[in-house]
Amino acid sequence: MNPASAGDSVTDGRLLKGKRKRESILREAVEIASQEGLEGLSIGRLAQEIGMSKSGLFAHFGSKEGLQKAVVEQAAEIFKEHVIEPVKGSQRGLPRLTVLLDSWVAYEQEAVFRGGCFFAAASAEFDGRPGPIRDRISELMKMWIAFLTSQIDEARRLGHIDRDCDPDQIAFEMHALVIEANFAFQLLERPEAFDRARKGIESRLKLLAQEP
Amino acid sequence: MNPASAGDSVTDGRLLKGKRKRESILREAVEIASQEGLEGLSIGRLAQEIGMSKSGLFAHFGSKEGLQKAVVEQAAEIFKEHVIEPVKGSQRGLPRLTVLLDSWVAYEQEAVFRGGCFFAAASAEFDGRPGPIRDRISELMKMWIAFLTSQIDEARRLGHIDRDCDPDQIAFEMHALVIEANFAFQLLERPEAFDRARKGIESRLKLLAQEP
DNA sequence: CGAAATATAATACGAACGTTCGATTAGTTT
DNA sequence: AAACTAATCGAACGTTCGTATTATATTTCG
Repeated sequence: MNPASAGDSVTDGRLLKGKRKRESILREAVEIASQEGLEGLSIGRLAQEIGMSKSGLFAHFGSKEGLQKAVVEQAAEIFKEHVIEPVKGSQRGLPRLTVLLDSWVAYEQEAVFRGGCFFAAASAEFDGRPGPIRDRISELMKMWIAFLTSQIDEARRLGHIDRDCDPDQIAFEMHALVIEANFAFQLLERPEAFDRARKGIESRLKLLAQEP
Repeated sequence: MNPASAGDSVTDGRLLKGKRKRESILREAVEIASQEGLEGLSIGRLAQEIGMSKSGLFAHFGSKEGLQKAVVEQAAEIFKEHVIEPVKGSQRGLPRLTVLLDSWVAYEQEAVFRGGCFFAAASAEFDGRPGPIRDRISELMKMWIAFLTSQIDEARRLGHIDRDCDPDQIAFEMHALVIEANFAFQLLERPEAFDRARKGIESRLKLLAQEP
């Protein structure tokens, strides 16, 4: 139609090539999974949602577990983009930790996915279902908590917060507050929960920052 | 067959009458649901597990939603038994609040259900699924948080903790810590999480208890 | 252009799902 | 003894599930 755009042809959705199509499938899949769960996400439903055949979609992933695995990786990628990327360039120690926590809470508040935090849902869903999916989710959560802990520890080593504090304990409490905000918002419909999480984080940090 | 046991007949499991049988069904159902979720709980699977026919079991609840509703109520009953009952007889204010929090963490730690805290799982599962089940879960969680808040407020009114504190904020943080412990234990397999939750609760209360 | 490779589709399968039905059994009431 | 109720059963319904096979487009590349 438009002669200016006649040159390239792969932009009109129907003609996306492999990798691109796969990503567009996964984008929708993560949305559904965040709402209905990774088990509740069915191949037929997903195919219908993105307007392609069940078998055609199936070929991309080989099995339901393959799809679930891909969805988990996709969600991890998006989480990284929204929460970890933003800390780049910020000063090490407390400043970077603050940016990290801010972007994390913002990520939950923006409700990047329809059904709220994907990993909060997936964690609860798979904590009682042995298998590779559970293992991967567990691994990713451990990695995230380890990263969070490392940032707290760096602030501690730099003397930005109490040198005698326990970074593991603080990470535990921070994670608790943010996940609780997601819960209170998604199930109880209390948007003020994010401010409660921020308040909890802030007062905890302030307490750790003051010289004794 | 055995003439000695001909007298009594209702004790041998197979002949439980109505209410009793219903409860024995629900006891197993809650176990499965805590592990596989309320949607993952299938009538066929449940029937097989307790050794009765699918249709016979179905008649008890009329629909899958009816079963789910009954399971939620049963879980609420068990939670009440383990967490709310124990505070009876304890002194109002901080002592009662402490007993409440202790029995709550203990309840999570004992892993009363196979799959960990039923309501943590159900909350995450249904927060994106509109309908009567979600509404009931939401209602129950609000009731529990309101009760928790009321106990904190009583301690505040009695001067056991800082009179200027915000009971809603404290309840938010307490709930966060306990649910986080359940998460860290169930998914990450970190049994020390319960001590982290206790430590967080304790230090929070200690801070509130000291006169400024 | 034509061959090879890739992506999508059509169709079918067995299993499991929630649900309905009619029949059978046991227990209680009249 | 007869009538009624409650509980359970097996069989089947239509639907959806994940998966496999086979075929048809479409894209890539020599």
